[in-house]
Amino acid sequence: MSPLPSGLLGDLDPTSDRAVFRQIADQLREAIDRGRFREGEKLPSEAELVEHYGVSRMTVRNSFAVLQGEGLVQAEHGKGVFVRPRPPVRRLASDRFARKHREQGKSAFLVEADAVGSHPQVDSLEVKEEKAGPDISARLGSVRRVLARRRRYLLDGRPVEFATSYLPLDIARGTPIAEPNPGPGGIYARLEELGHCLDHFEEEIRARMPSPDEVRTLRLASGVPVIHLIRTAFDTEGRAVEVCDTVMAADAYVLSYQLPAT
Amino acid sequence: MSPLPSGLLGDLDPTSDRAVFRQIADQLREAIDRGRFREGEKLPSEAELVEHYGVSRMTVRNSFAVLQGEGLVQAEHGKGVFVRPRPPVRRLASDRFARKHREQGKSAFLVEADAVGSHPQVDSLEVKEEKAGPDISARLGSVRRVLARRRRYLLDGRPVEFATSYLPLDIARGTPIAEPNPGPGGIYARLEELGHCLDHFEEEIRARMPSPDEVRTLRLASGVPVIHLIRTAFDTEGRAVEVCDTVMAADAYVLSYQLPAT
DNA sequence: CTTGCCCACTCGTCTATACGAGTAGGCGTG
DNA sequence: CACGCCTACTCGTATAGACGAGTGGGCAAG
Repeated sequence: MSPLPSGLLGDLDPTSDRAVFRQIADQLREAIDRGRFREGEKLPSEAELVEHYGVSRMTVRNSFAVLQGEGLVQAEHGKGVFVRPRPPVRRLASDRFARKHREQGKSAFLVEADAVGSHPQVDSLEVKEEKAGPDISARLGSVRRVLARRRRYLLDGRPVEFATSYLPLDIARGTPIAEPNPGPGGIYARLEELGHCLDHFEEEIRARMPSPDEVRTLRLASGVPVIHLIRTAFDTEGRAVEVCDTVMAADAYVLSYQLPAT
Repeated sequence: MSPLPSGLLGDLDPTSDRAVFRQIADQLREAIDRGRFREGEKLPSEAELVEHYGVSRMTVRNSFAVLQGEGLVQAEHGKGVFVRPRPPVRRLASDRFARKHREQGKSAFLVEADAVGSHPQVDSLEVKEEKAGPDISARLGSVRRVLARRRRYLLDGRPVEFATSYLPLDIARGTPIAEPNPGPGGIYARLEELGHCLDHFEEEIRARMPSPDEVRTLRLASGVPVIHLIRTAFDTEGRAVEVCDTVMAADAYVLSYQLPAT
């Protein structure tokens, strides 16, 4: 095993009270920030760093764990540890549900993906009636059972978003909304056709670390949080006609909103 | 050391191909989810789990590391590992910059905190002229130098948000905006007094893991992401008059927006 | 009673070792 | 040439042991 190029990484400061694995993590982080290791590039292997710093393997692994927790690097079994590439981001504009887009007939997700030249995909569609949880029930105005539409969105094969729409049964049952494919313009177009004229949406946004389930569904690397968005659609009578619960891979999204100053 | 109450945690499945430390993490996670360990409560110590499962200490520590990465628990040196308490959240409504609030004269942050009975605090205020970075410069329309206002917000002593406002020098220099305390209603009120009638705001939202710097400034527990919000204020002439770059502890916030359906 | 020390218990850091398992490339066999 | 095996290198998992450092309670000295 050839030694590391000198100058690439510094030495440890034995007098420092900063833990050795933190010092190593600091040096690697700085090297990444300075571009000495580029996106997708392989970092020195554990064995090389053990050699370079004269520490034990667990110490090196601890420093990698720090960087993984920060979402900076990701390990690939059998290959090495790589600088995590910044994936292309999806920008969600606040007018994405404007009627003008709906009237064009294509789903917002597909239109947008085509626009940036990505290959969009929707899978694991499930449409069924079920009991509403307390939160959903409260948002929809104390309904007991709801129609739930679950689907996962992928961009160029990568899962980026997992969403569930909940609708009161008295609105959705027996309509195209209860079909796997609700038709052009999506369920908002159908709602308007059914006489529920949409007035406005409310969106609640949180960010947190994913559950193990979400890690699996969205194939998330460690150190990647999720954005949890809960949207409620209101008709012109002030009734909540839909709640959409969305979990997004945070590294794939930038949300954008316009607020009036008045 | 007394053994763990039986039934609290299960046994390992040696035939499973799931790693032992993951099995332990799974059991602890489930116990937390089921409420067997409540918020703020202490989990069994490493030594107790070593005893209970008959594994080495590193294995137990690995399982704790998993849960810490998920933001579920946090370790306190010398005391134990505790279920992370969910801190009270600040809700940011999309009308928080509406003129009607501004005209009441108090800063949005202070009003809101008082309303929920928290003790608000603003510290580490820095106001200075500096060179604009490329991103800020682009958002403000190619200005070279800007006035930067940095401050940190605390709720009941806990830092929750760190924000920097950038304003073009031709707008801010020599005005109350360049003072540490810009006066009632904040800088948006001053901007309007100076003839820059505000028209709308644009907000961009991202979520990611914090840098070590942000961990220090916001005193973040491990496994807590940050929400990164960049707001641009536009006047009625369409000019960007301010950019505000905000980093928030994600576990302290819910953002809320209203979107028109038209 | 108060002070200060000590000790037991907690997690934090580090070493050394072992084996398992995924990857990729070389090399020999067919 | 094509296939499959072998091997070297990678990270993943687990053990065992050592010492450091923060916390809090008990206990003894003052």
